[in-house]
Amino acid sequence: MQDGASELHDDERLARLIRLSARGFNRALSLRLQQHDVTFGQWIFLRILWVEDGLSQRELSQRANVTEPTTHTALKKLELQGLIRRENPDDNRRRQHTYLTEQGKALRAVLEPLAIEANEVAAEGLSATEREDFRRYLLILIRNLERDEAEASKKGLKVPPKRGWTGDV
Amino acid sequence: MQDGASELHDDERLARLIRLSARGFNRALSLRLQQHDVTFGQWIFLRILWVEDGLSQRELSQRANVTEPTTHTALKKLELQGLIRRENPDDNRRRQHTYLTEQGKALRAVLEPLAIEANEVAAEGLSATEREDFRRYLLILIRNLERDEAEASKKGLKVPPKRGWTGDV
DNA sequence: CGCCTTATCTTCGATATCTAAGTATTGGCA
DNA sequence: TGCCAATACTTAGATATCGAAGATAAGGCG
Repeated sequence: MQDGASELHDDERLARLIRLSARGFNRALSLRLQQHDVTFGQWIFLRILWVEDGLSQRELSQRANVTEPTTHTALKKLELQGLIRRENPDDNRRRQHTYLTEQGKALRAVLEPLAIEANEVAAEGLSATEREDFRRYLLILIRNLERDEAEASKKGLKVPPKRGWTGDV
Repeated sequence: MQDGASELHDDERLARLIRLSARGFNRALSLRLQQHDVTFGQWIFLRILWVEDGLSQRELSQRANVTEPTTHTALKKLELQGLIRRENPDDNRRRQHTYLTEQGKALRAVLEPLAIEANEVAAEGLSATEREDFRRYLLILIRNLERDEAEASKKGLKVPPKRGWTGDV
C-alpha cells in the first residue's frame, strides 16, 4: 500500500487541479455576470439562445447538459425577467419554443466580452501551442472518462447525479 | 461583434472542456465510491483524515476548501456512520477534534485503490511528459484565476459562492 | 375510432452547497 | 476582575441541482 499511497498522491493531483480550475472559472465568470444581474445558469441559456433561438425546453436541456427540471426553473426566471418569452408552435401544444426578447438579445453585447475576458485571464501566460496541447489533453481526459462511465453503465451500475461536489479534492 | 463572437467561441472551449472534465471526474469517482456507501463529500474528509488525524472542524474546512456548515453536515453524517468520532481537547471546550474510528481507518485500503483507478482511467493515453505539462497548465490557470479573484475582491466586488454550476458551458 | 405508447413539460422531494446569523467559549486588557 | 473582541461550532434560510413521478398532448395501430 505504500506504493499505492504515493501513486495516489501523484494521480490525485490531476483530479484536484481540474476541480480547482473548474471552480476558478465558475467564480471568475459569475463575478463578472453578477454585475449585470445575470447568474451563471441564466448566462448558459442566454448563450445558447444567442446562437440558436427558438429551441424547446428539451433541446435547451440537451445543449446545456442539464436535466429538464433545471432548465424549467431557469427559463421561468428568465421569462420573469423579461429576457425570453415562450410560446407553443401552432401545430403543437406540447412543445414550448423559447425566444429571446429584444432585451435578451441586447444583453449579448454586454455579457460576451466578460466571458472573453474571463477566459483570457485564465489562459494568460500560455502560448498558442500550449493552449492547443492543453485542449487536446482535456479532450483525451473527457473521452476517457466518458468511456469509463459508459462501461460502468453497461455493467448496470447506476450513475450518480452529475451535480458536483465543488470542494477541493 | 463578429470577431468578438468567434473569439468567444475559441476561448470558451477551454472553460467548457475544464468543466466537462471536472464533472467527469466527479462522476467516475462517485460511481466507485457509492459501491461502498460513501459519497464524494464523505470521501474528501476521510481522505484528509487518513493523512492527518485529529483536525478541528475549521481545519478540515480549510483543507477541503469548503465552508464550515458544509463540513459540519458531512462530519455529522460520518459520525453517525461510525467512521469518525469527535471530541473536545481537555483544554478547550470549543474546538472539536475529529478522529477516525477503526472502521474509518480500515476504509482506506478499500477506497484508495478506487481513486487511483479513476485517475488512471482519466489519464490513459497521456505520456509522463504530457501529464506533467498538463499539470503545469492547470497550475498556471488556477494561479491566474486566483489572482483575478483577488483583484476583484480588492475592488470590493463580492465574490459569488463557489458552489458551482455543473452543466455544460 | 379508441386505446396505448411516447413525447413534453411540470411538480415534488431530496441533497449539497452557500451566506448570514446565532450561541458558546476563550483570551486579552483596562 | 469584568467586559469586549475573537474564535469555533451550529442553525436557518436560500439556491441550484438531480431523479422520479405527475399531467397533458400527440401519434400510431388494431
